[in-house]
Amino acid sequence: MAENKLTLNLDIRSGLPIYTQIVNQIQSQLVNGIIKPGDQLPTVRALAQDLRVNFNTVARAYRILDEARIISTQQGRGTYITEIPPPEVSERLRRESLEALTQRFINEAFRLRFSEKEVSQMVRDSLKLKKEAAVNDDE
Amino acid sequence: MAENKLTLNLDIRSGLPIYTQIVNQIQSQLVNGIIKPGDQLPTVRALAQDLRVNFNTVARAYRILDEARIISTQQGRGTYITEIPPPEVSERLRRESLEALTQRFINEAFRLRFSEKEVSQMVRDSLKLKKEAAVNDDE
DNA sequence: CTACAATGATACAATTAGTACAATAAAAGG
DNA sequence: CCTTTTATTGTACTAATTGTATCATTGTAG
Repeated sequence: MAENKLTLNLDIRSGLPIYTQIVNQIQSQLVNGIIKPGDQLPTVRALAQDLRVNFNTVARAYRILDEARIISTQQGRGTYITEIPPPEVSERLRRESLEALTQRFINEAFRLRFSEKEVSQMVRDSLKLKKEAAVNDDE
Repeated sequence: MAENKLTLNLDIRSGLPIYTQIVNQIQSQLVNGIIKPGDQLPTVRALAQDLRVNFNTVARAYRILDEARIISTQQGRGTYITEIPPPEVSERLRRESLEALTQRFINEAFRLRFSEKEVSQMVRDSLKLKKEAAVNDDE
């Protein structure tokens, strides 16, 4: 199987900082399906060497993508694509993806022998906490 | 009697180190009775091969569980679950493990921009379905 | 000239992998 | 039986890989 090497094209004349170009191009390759959730991105050093830039520049791009929850960077392990933040997908697809996520969660909870009551109560509590935290963040 | 093979699910994108995921999942399965005191865990090498990780990673997880007195590792013999932890400790661990599972689920759902309402509704629906399915299984 | 943003250099920390070893159990030989 | 050998299992130490943090340098707008 051919390893899909990430190919980015930097443009000096664009006037955009390198790290911004990296962010943009990874994002667009993601929405175009060239790279997919679960894929591992090149290491900061590998991509830096490929692009002939300092690896801190790549790290900066990765950090931005990480903060946007688009990728997950893990010290000592690497960086991975998470999932496409649902753009304007159909309502049906949206629902199906939530359904799949929820069923995975519930199956796991039941496998661990938690009761229906425990699960629903914990979901209520956690949502409540989450909402309160969100309110505090807005202040 | 089918040998109760330990089943762990690693998630690359969770951001948690592999050894931590192993620790958490063994702990969950213990407090929920899927594995019991006295049970022998897979050898570090067997579990490592199963999970496709280096055996030192499993060994690290086992060492953490050993230090927490949850398991007993014995060079040349194997690894065994120790005695039942006191009920109140067990109950606390049980709750914590459900809480962690639920928060991972909710964080992921929110990251995908689902609303609190959508999440709680879907959990209700899925639990309802699950219950009905369980009733049918009992017949 | 000054200030600030971008990039580079260097040192660091976390995770996982590689290798050799020690303890125990099981098998083999007598 | 008892001893020796071999296999199995966890341990210790080290190395390699990866991202992070901090500060220095550069270049450019104001």
